Parts: sequence; C-alpha cells; structure tokens
Amino acid sequence: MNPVLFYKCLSDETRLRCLLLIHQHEELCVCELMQALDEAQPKISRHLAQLKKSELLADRRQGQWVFYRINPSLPAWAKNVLSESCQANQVFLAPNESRLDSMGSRPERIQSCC
Amino acid sequence: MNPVLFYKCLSDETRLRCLLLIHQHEELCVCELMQALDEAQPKISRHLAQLKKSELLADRRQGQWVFYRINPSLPAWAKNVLSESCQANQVFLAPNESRLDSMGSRPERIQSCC
DNA sequence: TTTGTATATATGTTTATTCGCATATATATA
DNA sequence: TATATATATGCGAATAAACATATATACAAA
Repeated sequence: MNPVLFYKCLSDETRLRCLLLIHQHEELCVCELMQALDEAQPKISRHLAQLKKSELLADRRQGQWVFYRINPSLPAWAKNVLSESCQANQVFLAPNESRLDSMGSRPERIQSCC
Repeated sequence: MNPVLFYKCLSDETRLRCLLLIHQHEELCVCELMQALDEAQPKISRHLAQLKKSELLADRRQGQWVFYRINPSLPAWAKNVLSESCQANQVFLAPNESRLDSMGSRPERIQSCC
C-alpha cells in the first residue's frame, strides 16, 4: 500500500467519514452511508468505488444491497491509522452516527457464508 | 486538529516525504530537504509553509538556516499516525535517507536556548 | 412483465491543487 | 557597501479532483 495513495483516500471529507464509519460498524451499505452523511447517492457511490479501487475497501452483495467493509488484507499500519483516527475523532463522527441511529429500518445483515 | 485537513497535508508526495524525514531526524532545514528529495527550493519551501500554516510543523531560524520540526503541540493521535507511517514505510523513505547521507557538509545545529 | 428501489457509471463543468519561473527578503561575510 | 547563500512568495499555466446531472443495471415485489 503506497502511503501517498492511502492518504489521498483519507484527504476528502466524504471518503474519510465513510471509511471511519465503516471501520466502526464492520460493514455498511450505500443507503446507510447516504443517510449518515446526508449526501446524494451518486456522490457516496463514486467515492466508495474509488476506495474499493484503491483497495481500502472490499464489498459483498446481499440481494439489492452492497455492503462495504475495510479490506481485510489492508496492511497493519494502515489499519492502525484508521483505528487511531476513529478513537480520537468521535466528535467529528458524532453527527453521522446520530443520523445513522435515527434511520428507521436498516437492511438486515445475513452471514455471507459458513 | 481537523482530521481532513491533517490528511490533506499527508496526501502529497513532497509533503509526506518532508514530514516523515523531519519526524525521523528531529529537525531539518530547507537545503537538507532539497537534497534529500532532489527537488527545487521554491517547491520545498512552499510545501513547508503550508505544513506550518496547517500547524503540523514548527520552525526556528538559526543564522541563515530555518529548521523545521514536528509541531510539539500536535495532538497525540496525529503524532502516532506519523510514527506508524515512518516505521512501516522505511523502504519508501530509503532513497531520501540515502541522498541526505551523501550530503557533504550539513548545517550544524546549535541549541536554540537553555 | 411491469414497477420501484438500490446501486453503478458516464459526461460535461467547475473548483482546487500543484508547478515552474521570476522575484523578493533575510542573513552572513568580505 | 557589495556579494553570496538560504529561504519565501506572487503569479500564470497545467493538472487533478469534485460535483451535478443523466443514464444504465440489477434485483425485488406485485
């Protein structure tokens, strides 16, 4: 993982919020992130595509939804940076958590395998 | 320290290399960074100015030289991110370290006070 | 098979970033 | 005062990033 590429991914507000929220919730789908960030669908989707292309995120489809999670094979140092950033910036994420909480019916997770 | 602003600073190759080298060497001046990165003076200088304005770096003048160091009052989480990035990316920094080593006479540090 | 919802992508435009060059300033030394 | 070295900055050109909008696809439910 090239560190410049990695930090470019974190340098946009939409992408950083998505990444940190996904890190905290294990996995989230596009519609949950739309609600949490109060942003339009194409905007969220485009940034998620970029994060996936840069190998920071992995995804799985479950019916109509696509769930994104932190790429499990991300190097340890990069995972540590995400953890550190989450822990230290709860206030920054608070409005997003609050909007996500207030979301009525969230898509149910089903174990993908095993 | 706003995390988006912080990561914007790390998202440019010149700035990231400067930051990590400064982190490893306690302090470096512009001419040392020019040598280490093999880049023109105005380019280095402008990026350092941006890092100072964003409060990631502090500086002190000693005679003709200006030495830059990591801002001591940077939040712990941000310092941890820098440490983590340094440790995990020695290969990325190796060419810069090597050019810095091969620099003939480097400006002498004098304790600034006390 | 039609309709609605979720998601992805393509395109044109705007905005932000970076760069190179020229120049300005600050300090040291002759 | 004159000159050399180190550093900073203003400005226009080139590049890259982000956005809004339109369109496409995939699946679910009726």
